[in-house]
Amino acid sequence: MHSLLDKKKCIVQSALDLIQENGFHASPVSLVAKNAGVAAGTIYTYFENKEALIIGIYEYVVEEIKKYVSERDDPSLPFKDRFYTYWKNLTDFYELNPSIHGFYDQFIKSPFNSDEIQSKPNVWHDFACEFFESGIKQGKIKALNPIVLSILVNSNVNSIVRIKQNFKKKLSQNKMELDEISHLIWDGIKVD
Amino acid sequence: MHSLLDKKKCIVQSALDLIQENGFHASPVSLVAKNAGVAAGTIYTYFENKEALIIGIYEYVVEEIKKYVSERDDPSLPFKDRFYTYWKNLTDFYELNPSIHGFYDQFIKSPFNSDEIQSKPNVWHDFACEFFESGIKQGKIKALNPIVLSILVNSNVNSIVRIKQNFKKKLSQNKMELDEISHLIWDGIKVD
DNA sequence: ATTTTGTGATTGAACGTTCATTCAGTCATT
DNA sequence: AATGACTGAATGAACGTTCAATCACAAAAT
Repeated sequence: MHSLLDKKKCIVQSALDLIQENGFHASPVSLVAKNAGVAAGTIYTYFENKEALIIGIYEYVVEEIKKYVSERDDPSLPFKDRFYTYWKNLTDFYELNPSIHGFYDQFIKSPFNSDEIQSKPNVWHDFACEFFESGIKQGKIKALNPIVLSILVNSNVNSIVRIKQNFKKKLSQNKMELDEISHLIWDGIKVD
Repeated sequence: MHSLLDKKKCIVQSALDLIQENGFHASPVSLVAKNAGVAAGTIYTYFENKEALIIGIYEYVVEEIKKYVSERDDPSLPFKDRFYTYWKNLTDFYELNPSIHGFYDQFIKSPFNSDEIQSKPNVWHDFACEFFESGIKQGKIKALNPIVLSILVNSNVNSIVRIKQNFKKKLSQNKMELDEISHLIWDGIKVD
């Protein structure tokens, strides 16, 4: 009962790494199996087919992001502090888990992310919406649509993490400039 | 000499449409050829292989974006006006050319977008950098790294266009909120 | 305590399909 | 007659998926 979940997690982790590195096309099931230390057929005891595997990874990834950010959110703090903590934690999480960041970016824009998937409940999406909704209710941020707010903030964090990775070697003094962007966004959405 | 370029453009356009709809994997060369009204083999007179085709599309797309935005830029106007015009034109272009928007989004995060491609000169990227550099030189915006500025602005426009498409039917009053975001960014980068 | 039986995961070779790519032959233009 | 684009059937490699056989292990029977 225990090793079964471990094996499933191994498969997901192996696929995550490969997809981040090579993309969906260049990540054959046979390689995913090899890297996970199982036979190709074994994957089909856990997932109906390759598409189900990819969607399973997405669900896992969404769960992990939500867990990391929500565990570190303290609703009793002032909303401004919570916003900066949210921003920092999401950034940290992506930097600690580059394969998740890479996968998520690819998945979101891919045809795997169908209307059906998008309309399913999504713990991370829901958490982010409620987070911004609570800021609106407290009168701390403008009454924008929380869905729009969450997409805006999340995609900016996403972009910044990607920029940091690309320029890691070339320009080190950018770090400060990039952290400025969180202030820029906060100033834009806060109620004066 | 004329119909040759037309045929190449047909192939690129056909691939663009298919990739936006189905992604790289589900866009076989045979289908691209069929939609372009040529035989499969013909594609190989214009492109060495499928990867070269995809990179060729990227180069075409980058050229088109640059053309649209730069043609509508008037350097003699105040920089604030130029900024809003840039924002609007990029948004308009993506909305007028959804297949380019979809392709660009997918390509940027894909393994096709190698370090080699990223380090090659890129007319659109260069234009955007020079655009923000001129704002800095005029003392109208903060002296942030122009590369960072252009990625920030472009990825926000990208996100907003995607949000608009997703919510086109569900929420029509979002339009106003989304247009607010350009002011938010401008307020963040302008020099007071 | 030992053997037998049953259950369900695991394996990896084999299968059928799909796809990128080739190329001998055809067509169009000069 | 010559050149070069164009065709599309043919090729072979790669891939997702299947399945008969094997294995691991626990419950039941002796």
